[in-house]
Amino acid sequence: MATDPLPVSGDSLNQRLAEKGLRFTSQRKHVYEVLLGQRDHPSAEEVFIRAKQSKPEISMATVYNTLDALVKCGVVRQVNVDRGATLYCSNMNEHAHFCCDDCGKVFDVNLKNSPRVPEVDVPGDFEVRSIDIALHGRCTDMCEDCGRREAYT
Amino acid sequence: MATDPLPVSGDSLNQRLAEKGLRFTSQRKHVYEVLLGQRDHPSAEEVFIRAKQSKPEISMATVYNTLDALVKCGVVRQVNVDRGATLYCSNMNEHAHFCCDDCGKVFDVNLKNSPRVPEVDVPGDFEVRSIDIALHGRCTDMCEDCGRREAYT
DNA sequence: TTCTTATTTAGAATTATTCCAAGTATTGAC
DNA sequence: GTCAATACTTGGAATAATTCTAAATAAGAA
Repeated sequence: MATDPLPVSGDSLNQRLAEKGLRFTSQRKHVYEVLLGQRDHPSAEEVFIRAKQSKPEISMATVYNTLDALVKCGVVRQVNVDRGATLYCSNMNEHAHFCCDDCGKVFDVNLKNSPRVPEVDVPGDFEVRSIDIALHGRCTDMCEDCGRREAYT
Repeated sequence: MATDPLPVSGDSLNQRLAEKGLRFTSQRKHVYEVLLGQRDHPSAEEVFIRAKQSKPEISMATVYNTLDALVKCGVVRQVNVDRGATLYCSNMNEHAHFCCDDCGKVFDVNLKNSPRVPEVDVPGDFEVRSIDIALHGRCTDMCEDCGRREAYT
């Protein structure tokens, strides 16, 4: 799936954080840049590993804190597809996630025409803030890892 | 949301398990009945607690194994809404989940008219087996727990 | 009944996430 | 710019969630 033009992380991130009363720190900027630099679906652990490459002193606790901050100010999404670690996605365009039950990989997929987002029947005083759509299945030939894991029967 | 008429767990569960080459055991029957008996969204831990009430010798490992088996044979769904424990849902009708970010509760919500399930643009050789739709927001007045937790800002 | 093999069990091990207390850095006020 | 207030960062400990292990048991086929 095509990703949006990369936002520059400096000013806009600063603003987004400020709107939520969160501070702009070098760690937050760095983690955000790490996420923009490789637009897949890393876990907090994976983000930590990547972030350490150019900022070795960063701590795991900060990665969690930062990911929370980035999610809170709306520049990153959390992706929960199974019992494993939560994943993070820096593509903020409207899209769904396809999770391959064979190889575990997560792919962004576009939603077709209207209504892109399903309409739901919620009680009147429920306030909906976001919708997450996750597909499960298999990615078969697309991915060279497929077939290595126990088949989902 | 209205739940479907309760399936009787004996024969049909036996069949469903057999179709997947899984055995019908007293533990699996019991856990399934526990899930049907209180149709909310318990975690594995909560299922364990409930199951122990009338079957004290059951173990946590069995609860996990059993939940996996029930998911695999299609009588229970996994629900992943946040970083916490995975939840389980015994309502197999087409529906979405609403997760209140204030109180943490999960509610079943119906999808409106057609197409109920969003159409997605997946590569040709992706095989889609299931779709999970999760809404986040707040349930406000509906729920007496709301407001007790830190507000989501 | 007997055999094969999946399942169960308790507990250890691992993985994921949160908490903590002390030091540091950012922000707003002056 | 300086200062104070307080949010953030850090490493490590603590907790929570899930998986693994090896021995005992039970389901299902023959």
